[in-house]
Amino acid sequence: MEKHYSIHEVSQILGIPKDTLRYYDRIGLVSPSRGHNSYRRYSRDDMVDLMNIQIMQYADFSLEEIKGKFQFHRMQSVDPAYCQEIAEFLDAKKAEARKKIAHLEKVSQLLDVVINTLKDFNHESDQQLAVFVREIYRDLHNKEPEITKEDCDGHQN
Amino acid sequence: MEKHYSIHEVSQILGIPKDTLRYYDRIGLVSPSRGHNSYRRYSRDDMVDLMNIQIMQYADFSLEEIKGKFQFHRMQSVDPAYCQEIAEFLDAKKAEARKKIAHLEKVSQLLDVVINTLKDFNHESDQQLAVFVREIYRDLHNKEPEITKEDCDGHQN
DNA sequence: GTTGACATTGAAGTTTACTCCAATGTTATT
DNA sequence: AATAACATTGGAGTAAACTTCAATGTCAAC
Repeated sequence: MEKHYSIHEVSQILGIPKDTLRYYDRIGLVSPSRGHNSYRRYSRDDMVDLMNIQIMQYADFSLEEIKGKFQFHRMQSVDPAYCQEIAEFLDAKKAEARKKIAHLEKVSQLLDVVINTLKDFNHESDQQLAVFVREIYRDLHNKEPEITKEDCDGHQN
Repeated sequence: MEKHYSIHEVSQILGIPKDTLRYYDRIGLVSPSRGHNSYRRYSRDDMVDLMNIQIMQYADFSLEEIKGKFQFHRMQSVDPAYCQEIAEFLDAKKAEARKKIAHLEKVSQLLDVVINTLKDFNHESDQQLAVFVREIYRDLHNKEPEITKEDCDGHQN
């Protein structure tokens, strides 16, 4: 006899709002069985699915991606080709994460420089700022800004 | 005689879609003057504003934030109190960026472990994975998962 | 003066992951 | 049987930053 959980219990245990659980059911992500009434009855497997979803969301997967790529948990056998495909997908995801990190590092540094410039304005920080802004422009569309721009942060007075 | 730019030129030079420029105008972010016809004429200052917006968007500011906090570029004098306020705001932004980086670092590591587990399954990688998942759960709601869960990534067969 | 390529506007649509609502059904308790 | 506290459903609303559309106006060239 497998234990089943009500929507209320699942919500409590996993910290997922009931409306969200119903939403997941509606989009076919996790569709539990129903009781003699029409109440949802979540199996242990459903719980595991939901936990996997939480982890994958933490790892920045969209629900679409989760739905598409990760239905293999109820597979009978492990297909090596499919595993390969998944591995590649995860690799791409990781590269994406790395790119975002690099971006955020630059943002963090930029903010630092701006904060310094704001705290006490001097040539050094201003110079640094200009360098940074130029670099960001390169990131933005692989070309330098066209019009003169001795000022990109509000200190023109 | 200041040079003015048409919406087409601005779009070309800064790489911002024309519709987006119209949108910015509508929400009062950058509202250029108009010609004898009703065509938009972007001044050099408008261009600088737009470039600042690009930089701020790169730095993860919402348009709302940009609109609210960064209207000081046409200020006459520099108010030190206001500067202070901005500096604090930027500090918060930076802290946010740092938090996101920490998160993404964990994601990157998690993906690494999953990829390894997928490539060749062994006890070591599985163990590692379990540890990771537990850590993520702690992040997620400061408590461990309640039901047994020897499997959080799809290798249960 | 007509064609084509621009410009204008208000309004509606897109995306993602929920979140809320109202009407109604079910269960447990009094 | 009435009431409270659950559950169900379809459908609509939310957020942000655009994007698309349709109807119309303007301008340069032929």
